[in-house]
Amino acid sequence: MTRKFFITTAIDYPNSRPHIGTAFEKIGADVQARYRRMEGYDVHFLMGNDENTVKVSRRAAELKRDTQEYCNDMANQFKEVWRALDISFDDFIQTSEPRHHAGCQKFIQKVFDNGYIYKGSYDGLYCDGCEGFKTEKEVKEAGGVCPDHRIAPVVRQEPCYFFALSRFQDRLLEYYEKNPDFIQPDSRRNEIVTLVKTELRDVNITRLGQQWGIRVPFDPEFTIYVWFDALLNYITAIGYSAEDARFAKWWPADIHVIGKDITRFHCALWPAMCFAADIEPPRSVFGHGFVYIKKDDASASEKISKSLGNVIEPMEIITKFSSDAFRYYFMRECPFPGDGEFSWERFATAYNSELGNKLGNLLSRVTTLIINNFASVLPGTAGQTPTPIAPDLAGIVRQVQRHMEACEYNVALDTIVQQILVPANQYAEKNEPWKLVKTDKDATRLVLFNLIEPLRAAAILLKPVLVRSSETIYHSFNFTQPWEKVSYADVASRPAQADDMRVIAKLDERGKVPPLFPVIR
RNA sequence: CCCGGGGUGGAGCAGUGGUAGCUCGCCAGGCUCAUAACCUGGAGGUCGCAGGUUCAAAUCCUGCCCCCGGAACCA
Repeated sequence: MTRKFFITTAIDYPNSRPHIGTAFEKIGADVQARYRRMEGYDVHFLMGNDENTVKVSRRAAELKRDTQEYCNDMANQFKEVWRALDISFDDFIQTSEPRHHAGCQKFIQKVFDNGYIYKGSYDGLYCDGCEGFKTEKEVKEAGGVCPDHRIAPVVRQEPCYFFALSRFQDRLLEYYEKNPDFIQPDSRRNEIVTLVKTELRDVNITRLGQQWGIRVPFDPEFTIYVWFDALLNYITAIGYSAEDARFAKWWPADIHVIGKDITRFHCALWPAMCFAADIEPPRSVFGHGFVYIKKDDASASEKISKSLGNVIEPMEIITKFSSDAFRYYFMRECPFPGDGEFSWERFATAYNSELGNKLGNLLSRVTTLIINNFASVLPGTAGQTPTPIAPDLAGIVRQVQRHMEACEYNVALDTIVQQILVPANQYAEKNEPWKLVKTDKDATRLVLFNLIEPLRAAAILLKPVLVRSSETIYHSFNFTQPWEKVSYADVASRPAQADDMRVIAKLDERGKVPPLFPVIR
């Protein structure tokens, strides 16, 4: 029986284009989704945009555009970037869609009927320019005024509905206790546990007098506010209250991949909402770190922000290099559970050293030796199995799997490079097939046969990250198993070669395999 | 003040009780099949500080110092 795996990312506000920070999250989730598919899981990978916000309708108004049309346009732009990055999402939800609206209304009605929503009033700092409340922090950071309009906000009281979050304290703590893997990485657990123990307050979940947004079914003057709307995308997308079989198949989510800053909403508010509506809470939440920009000429790294002018468009890296190079850099150099940095200098170093010199160059030297000395075919290797170069291949695969499943991609990649690629280059150096071929062609044949094996292993292990080039490597040879079917288990237990091993890659004008990752100068 | 995370050779990262490891950079050699790539050797760290537990601590405990982050339309 195949196991299902439902994975989601945070939904993004479409009031600006995606940057490398948002891309980091999608890549990390995509690697997990692709890995699980290889491992035989039935995967459903959900992404989307969060459109029911004042900012979005205001932005559309600024551009003199219809809000819905603006949202659709932005959603297309986001999807275009994600596709260029080879993000393999199965569904992309826009929270302005009818399926989301209908599901939200059913959900909030259910929670209301269950008695967890009550009417009260909200005091806050209101800006007339924004026609909305500002957070204390926003106002404080701007020096006591609205950061957008530079005018002092006034204290305003407004009726609203509260969600009785505080009533779920015990159930939440019990859930954390019984599900130690619910909050990931472990380093985020304490923070949430102490938060829930000490600071759990009821939350305002409605807004008054907004045109854009989802109506509260039991009081249509109000719209559903903030997280109570956004979080529900995870269930409305899979048919909550509309397609029961589909919902039952995928829920609960196996992992919500989100930024560390919104861990609390996903680990406290969201499971409480699930309890309140009588559905299961998600199985786990992974709060990843942030990517900071390091200027090539400065020592300090800074937060990505438009005002600092340091936004790097994902498309810039993709078109200059490749989506594989983009994916590899972030997965290799930025620990997913922690924070990372981007600089063009670091990008070039990581790319050249590992992708170009260790992996790409290995493919080049091995294929050239076979092409030049054996006319591309290693005779008599049909029915044979190569002698492994790495002493404990099965152990290495287990290590990589452990790290992949914990979203420790940087460590997984380090293991692949150190345990597979480095030993392969060492093996080549030790056996010197370019010399050996002059005295013992038969022995050379076996050395080269063995040298292809680490390329096969690396291609399979790197498949979730290097979507395209791993396939290029694999299809440079006539391996017996079809690429679409390979799994991590196939790395250590390899079927015998069906036909004589040969290089089947398309050659360039030099008669060689084209460089996989041309070195950056 | 309080809460959370972190401090490992020049830079970036592994490493949760048993001779401190990897990448980049630097120095010296080898090789020449390969994308001027690859391989070998070397310099460079009292693992933030001070105590404690232990036969044994980067790793466990206590205190302190420093950096980052800290609620609500911010990945």
